[in-house]
Amino acid sequence: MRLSRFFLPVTKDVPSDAAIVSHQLMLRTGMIRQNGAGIYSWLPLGFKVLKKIEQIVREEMDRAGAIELLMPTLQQADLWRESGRYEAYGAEMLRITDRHDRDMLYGPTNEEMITDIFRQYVKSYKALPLNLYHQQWKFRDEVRPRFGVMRGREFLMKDAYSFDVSEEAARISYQKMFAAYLNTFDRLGVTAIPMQADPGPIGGDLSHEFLILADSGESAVFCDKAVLDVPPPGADFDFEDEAALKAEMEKRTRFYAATDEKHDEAAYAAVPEDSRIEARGIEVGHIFYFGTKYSEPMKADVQTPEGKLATIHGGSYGIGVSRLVGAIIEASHDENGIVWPASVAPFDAGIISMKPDAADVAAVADEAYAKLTAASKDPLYDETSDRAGAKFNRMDLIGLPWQITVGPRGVKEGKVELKHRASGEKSDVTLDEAIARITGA
RNA sequence: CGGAGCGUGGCGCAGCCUGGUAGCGCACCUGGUUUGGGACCAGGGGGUCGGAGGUUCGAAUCCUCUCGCUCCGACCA
Repeated sequence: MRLSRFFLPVTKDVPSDAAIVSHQLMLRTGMIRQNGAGIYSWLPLGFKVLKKIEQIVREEMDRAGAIELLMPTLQQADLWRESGRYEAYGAEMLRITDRHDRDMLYGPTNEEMITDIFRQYVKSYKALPLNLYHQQWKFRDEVRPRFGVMRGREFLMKDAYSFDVSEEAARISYQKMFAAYLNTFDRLGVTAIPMQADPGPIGGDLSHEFLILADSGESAVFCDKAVLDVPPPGADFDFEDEAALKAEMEKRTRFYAATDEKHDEAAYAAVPEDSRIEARGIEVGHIFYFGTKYSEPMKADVQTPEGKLATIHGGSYGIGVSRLVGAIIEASHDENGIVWPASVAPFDAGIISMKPDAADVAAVADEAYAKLTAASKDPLYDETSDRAGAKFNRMDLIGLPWQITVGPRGVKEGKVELKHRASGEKSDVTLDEAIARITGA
């Protein structure tokens, strides 16, 4: 993309009502535009990041055996009356009436709707286990939205729902999601720590929140730092290996990790003193097993091999996709701006043409753009007539992993300057070397 | 929902107390000089001051109502 043709409204001034750094940076880089309390437009730069996160989440869910579909944002109230949550949910649920005076709602989550779809079609244990997910906008009418996309009212969430014939089988579905989440967050370039969460009405140990450590986090967290060093399951992890699934959970849950709500001073005291971490965290995922909470009232059951009816055991698994955009920035920025993990960066590299109206400089910069594009990379080509400082600062601000600077000085020697944003390391190399570094060739 | 505050060009703000027909910085447009870490000079475009009502000869400024937004707390994926 040529910067002069892109829509990138960066600003120097920080909007006064942005309290945390990710919100400030998202506004300054023109990623989002606020349209109302907790409601945002995703401008091109922000939308690119959102789509990248969405795609990684999709790939990891698919790898774990979940199947994608798409449910609507608007739902019928009757469905929620069946589960009893229409009354129970409270003011956070945005209730709408259509022209026929029918009660509707903007979905805050989709357990009822997915259960309705499931019971409509699935009648046999043979179809299980089944895990269906979608990535769809949700609306929760928060009392006080804040921190930009970190606590918006409208937000993009990946929510998956598992269906199993028994609690034992549901446990395996749960473990698959647990492992898939670790891989997902790893690929997103962040470390998310699983923490025992409030188990809800069913009880047991099958509820975990995944938190990214960041100073602006809304939850206080206490953990054994050893949990941070456990590697993710990895790309070649076998999701059908039940022993491995169980092991992935146990590898982490044997270390202490809890939010303030579940914090146990006595258990924490047993953690070696130099291994204790007291920090703040941002919740980016939440998984839980809820048994027959929805299948019972909504009569979602299947026939067993014995020909009997069994009420299915369910679980649901959320990832805050839009929240992650802010959370990743909270976890990865410096005084000059955002430092995107390569996997979610809006562009793979920036090309700065120091003198776009000098033919020799333009030729090399054009070549850099063509070669990166040919190598299936997505570069942002700054061929504007802005001054050098403005270009450098802007490129640092938006935080692309690599910068290639093409100027008259280097061009004479057949060199360009390659800068790695995260380390700040700069080197004068030939264009082909720079391309090779960026493409990892 | 309790407490506090704010709405004035795209963004950041001043003006309001002590009414007299809107100003600064950034951004934007034009010309010139510049050009390796947010240049300078000159000229220029754009706002009727969140909305409605009222007081007044006259309202961004005073009064009433209303809408919106933010912060602290409580709550919460």
